[in-house]
Amino acid sequence: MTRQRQVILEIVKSGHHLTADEVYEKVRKRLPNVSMGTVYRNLDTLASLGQISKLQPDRPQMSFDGNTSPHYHITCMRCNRIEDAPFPLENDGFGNLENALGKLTKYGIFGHRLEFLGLCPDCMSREKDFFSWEVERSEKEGAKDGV
Amino acid sequence: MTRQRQVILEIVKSGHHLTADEVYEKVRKRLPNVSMGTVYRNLDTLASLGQISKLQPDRPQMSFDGNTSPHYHITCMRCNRIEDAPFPLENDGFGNLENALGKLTKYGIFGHRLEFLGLCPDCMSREKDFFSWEVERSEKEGAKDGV
DNA sequence: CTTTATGCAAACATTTTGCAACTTA
DNA sequence: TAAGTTGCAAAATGTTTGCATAAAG
Repeated sequence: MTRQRQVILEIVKSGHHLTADEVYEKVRKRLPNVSMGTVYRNLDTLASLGQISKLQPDRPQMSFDGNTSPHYHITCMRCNRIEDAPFPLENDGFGNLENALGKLTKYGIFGHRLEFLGLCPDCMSREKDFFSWEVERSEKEGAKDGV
Repeated sequence: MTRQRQVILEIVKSGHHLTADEVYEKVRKRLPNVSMGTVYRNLDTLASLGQISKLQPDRPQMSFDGNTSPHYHITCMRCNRIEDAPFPLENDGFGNLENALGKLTKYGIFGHRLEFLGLCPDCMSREKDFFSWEVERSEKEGAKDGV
């Protein structure tokens, strides 16, 4: 456990849902010489140790969450902000689904990921155009994307 | 609607869950001169027309699904294969969750994405090491990653 | 004939890697 | 000292863009 790894861990734990380069910027304020390589290597290491989790939002850019306990996310389709959903897991319901799935598909099931898609309050008020376009579209066709 | 866009659409519609470069390879068999740029541009266009959907699996690589009706996916954590979950949406349950979320967070909610994580039958039998490690880990800590 | 899309190549952004020097236990 | 980690720079990967040409409506 080097100083670098320690600082990276603290930063991910304190600020939720940071991208790799947000972590990098924050680390650099405390350790001005860290390299991007070190940040990536440690984010991977910490994730595989189970000390942080890797999230995959809509863009091809990973985010990291200091909160490793199971919970759901809500992602803003506009600004890609990620927040925790303010309710707990429905344990039994999904447990049953996972069991059923395992039997139906012969997959070994290890978990699930539930993500809500929407617009954050800022984007809702700021971007009327997008909002009304989306409302129209989703009324016409139902919310289908990426499900 | 150009020939290229037509072929790309057909290919995405027929083979489910293809990555951009899988689409590219398949298109090239029919139209040997298409460029990657054209493929990406058309995948984006078709997605925003609602004719295909963009998925975001675990890696920083997009996949595209010809099936735009709402359904869930199961992703292999090892080989990244994506398949449809063999059961339909639980409409009411999630509708209620979405409404509740909207009220609790002031987000505008447009949908959700539910993805199951596991190992496909091939990877289960082929990669015993990973499998036993995962079983151990998930028994100790619960399945937490990426939720 | 106007608009839109194409192919190509270069640019971009993100993530990964090789390697010699340096830390840590 | 042995094992693991760092910083740096280069490479790999995935995606986007500018532009002149070509095709579509």
